Amino acid sequence: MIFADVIIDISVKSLDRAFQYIVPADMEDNVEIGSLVAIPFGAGNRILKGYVIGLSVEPKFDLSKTKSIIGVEKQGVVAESHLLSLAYWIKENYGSTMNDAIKCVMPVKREIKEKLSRTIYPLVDKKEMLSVTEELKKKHNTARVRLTQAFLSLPEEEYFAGIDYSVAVKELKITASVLEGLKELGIIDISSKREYRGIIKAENIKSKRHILNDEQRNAAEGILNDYRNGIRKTYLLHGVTGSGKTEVYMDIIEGVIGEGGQVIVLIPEIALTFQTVNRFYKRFGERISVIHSRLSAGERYDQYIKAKDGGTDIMIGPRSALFTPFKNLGLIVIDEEHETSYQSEMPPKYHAREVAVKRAKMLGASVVLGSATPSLEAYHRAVKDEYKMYQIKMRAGNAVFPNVDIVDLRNELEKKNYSIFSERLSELMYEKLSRHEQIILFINRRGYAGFVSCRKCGSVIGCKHCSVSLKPHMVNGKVDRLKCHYCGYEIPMPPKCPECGSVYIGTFGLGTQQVEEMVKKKFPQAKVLRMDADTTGGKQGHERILKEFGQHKADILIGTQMIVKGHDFPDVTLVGIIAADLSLNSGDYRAAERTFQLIAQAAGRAGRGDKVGNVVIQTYQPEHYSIVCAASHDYVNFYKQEILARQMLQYPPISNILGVLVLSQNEKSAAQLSVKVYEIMKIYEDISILGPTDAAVAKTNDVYRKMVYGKCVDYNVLLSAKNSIEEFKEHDIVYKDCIINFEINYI
DNA sequence: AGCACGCCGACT
DNA sequence: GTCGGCGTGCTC
Repeated sequence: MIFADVIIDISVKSLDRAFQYIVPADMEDNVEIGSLVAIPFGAGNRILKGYVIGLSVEPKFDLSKTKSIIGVEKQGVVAESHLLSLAYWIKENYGSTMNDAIKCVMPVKREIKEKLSRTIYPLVDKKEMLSVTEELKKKHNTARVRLTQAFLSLPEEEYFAGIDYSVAVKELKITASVLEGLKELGIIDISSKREYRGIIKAENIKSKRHILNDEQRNAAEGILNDYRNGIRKTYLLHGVTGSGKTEVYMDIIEGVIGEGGQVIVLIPEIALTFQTVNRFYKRFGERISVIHSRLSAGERYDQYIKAKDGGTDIMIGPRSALFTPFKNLGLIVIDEEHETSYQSEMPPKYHAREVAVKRAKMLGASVVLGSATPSLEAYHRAVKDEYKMYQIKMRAGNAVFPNVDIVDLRNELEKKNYSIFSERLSELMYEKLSRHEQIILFINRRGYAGFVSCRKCGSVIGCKHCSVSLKPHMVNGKVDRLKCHYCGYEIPMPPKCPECGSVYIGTFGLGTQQVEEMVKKKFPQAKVLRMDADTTGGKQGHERILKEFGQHKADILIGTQMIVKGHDFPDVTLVGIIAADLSLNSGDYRAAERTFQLIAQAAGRAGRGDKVGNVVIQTYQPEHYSIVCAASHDYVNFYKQEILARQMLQYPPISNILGVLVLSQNEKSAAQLSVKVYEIMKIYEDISILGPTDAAVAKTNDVYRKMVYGKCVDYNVLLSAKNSIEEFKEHDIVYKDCIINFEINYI
């Protein structure tokens, strides 16, 4: 008799262990390690899903009580067994349940029946499409000609992304039978929406290899030589913005594939655009698979199957692509390694960088981390020689670094300039506009949109349900309503102060909306685009705006972080950072790091083409090292100063940190439980504790938030503390109305 | 007695 | 997470 150790699909600590089940004789061929099985569970024998993590012939439990597996998911992804070990490592290191960790490493087909909007993809390249069109013209088949011409009119980067089926039918007036005809001729393919999918004969459009410059070649060859010599390592590719890191990745990838290895390329979700992916397509063609957020669960699953069956050598995608079940993984590339999206926000709250290094070690693969502004964690490891570092200090091609002005806003105030544009910034804006060059104005903080306060009594209009100020929303240049960005609560702009009745109330600070209004007032001739959560319907809207700006349909783009990520706008010659120190005062230990990264990345947007660019950094703290270093592209100096600060305060990457967030509708019990958390932490002598205090946002949606931080060099001590706190909470009856969330951050 | 309710503990 | 067991307390 064969027994299977099964993890039940319930994410509760007390059930997070293997249960042994009998594998019925007729299923012995189908049940494997990694199989998804149906099993009866509990007194009611309700049928649950479970993952097989082990097989044996030894019963470990009273045989008379051992139940049998009911069914096996036949075409389920059977994970490589190392993925299960990886899941175990994730569970141990991030303190999640095994169930969550397994679900994370094994993407499972979910039975979601989605409405599939269909898209028509060309199966031939543009040249061939042109000859098809000519042929059809001779045959007088007008509808078919119309469709092929529609394809030809698409810009290169959209050509293979296809044409929407309903657009073809409605706007081009092409009937289904005409489409069928083209499909039979092998000119088009019609299928459910799958972006980046259509490139079938991609070798026809393969781009020429870029010739690498000395620094690029040194990095690529160094890493590849190691690889060919059987050396596996983690590399940090530290290349300034615009240094052509992607070209380096591609050379390494080509070499690794040549050696029979497979490659995972992680790209932050926000930078995973057609442009980005297309660069890889042009080089590697159909050997590439792409996973991105707009794929359905089923499509994503198909990509994994394809990878598992050897139909793909390169998988490109966000964090989750890390778990692609390649049989012969040789390399993991993490682009923009410092991006916060590599940290999972849902349990298991893993960091892709750390898990990548772990997975690579398990499989004998290498890891290449790339960034212009590395995380302190990665750079620290490189300094300690745990990672091998390659640096690229020159920009690729003809591009040169922009000229940077740091403007002290206090001087502007003295000059009685109360506008948001310093003299230098407006002077440059006029200049660039007159030359028909583009401008990016960057607001250095997400969600920052000012507030309304009373000049007489000083009170700020806040949200009823959250401890934050309400954000002004403008209509036609006037503040119309006040909204809460946490819970959505909104009120009309009051005519006078709700506290003291004074009419002298006004808006302070500024959001993208306010900046837009002011730009329109000061530069009425300029066409302005604004990009933030309000203007756009999610990611599609963002891409649309970025595309329009890229096509020079506007002169000025205003936005927050999202506009500085990975987009190349060759016509942009001026980047204005409206208030660079906004992100410095967020009170979190990464504030300086984030500020440096944002400014350096934003500044890196200027002057990417042949023209020389300008950057204007406006700030009240012109001497702050994160701003000075970002302005001079001096990462190393920034690192030196920041690591000192981290050392002094024992923050990562010097020490680990565990944040415990206590949530409750009842402020008193939240406070009491946070004291309890503090007391549990105190048992561990090596932990130094901050708090308990109110969280940065002390209340959201009428839920109170209390915070306790523990710092400790030994990560395992923090893990034990976390487990003790969880255990206490599980057996506790007093604080039933509270929820505890953990932030664990390790080096 | 009969039942509703809530707390435990068990779950292979 | 969910079920059943069991103790408590209340019914009219």
